[in-house]
Amino acid sequence: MKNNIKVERARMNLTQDELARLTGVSRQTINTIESNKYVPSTILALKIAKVFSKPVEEIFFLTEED
Amino acid sequence: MKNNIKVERARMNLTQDELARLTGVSRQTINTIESNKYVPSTILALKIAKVFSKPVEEIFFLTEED
DNA sequence: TCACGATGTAAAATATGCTTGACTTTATGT
DNA sequence: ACATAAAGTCAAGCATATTTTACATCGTGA
Repeated sequence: MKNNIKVERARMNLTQDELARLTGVSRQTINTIESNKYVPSTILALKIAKVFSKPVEEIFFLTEED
Repeated sequence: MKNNIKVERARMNLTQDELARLTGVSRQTINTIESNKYVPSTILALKIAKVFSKPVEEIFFLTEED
């Protein structure tokens, strides 16, 4: 799975820490998701999408291996 | 988090087992998600939404406690 | 150059997703 | 009543998500 978080953060002018606070997780969680180290839970994906006012599908993308 | 999977399955006339096969997980996984025992990964949520041809947000919903 | 905010990264611990296998329950049809 | 398909559930175990703490790096402004 891939994601667009970095771009969306830039668009909204948010730091990793700010996004973390807005979604109730740690900054490292945002960082590691952003660098594709692991896949977030659906709850977190929904919260992130909500912050960006976009559907989950426009932020997280299935890849071949999924 | 809550979800609509049971209703969507009914709409598409799919058994838990069929949905499990279509999304590459076990039948118990579908069953336990459906009964809100745990929250799926974003990958699985995206796959389920894809099967139902609906956005993730129309199948999975954040609740108060999330 | 120095300080500082933002980001990257790592290790260890805990929580949760997901699997397999097996058994029970609940329709529904014959 | 019986058989069968579908759904519910439980336990054990492995894999992965997420946390905390801590330290390193990078870029920018003073």
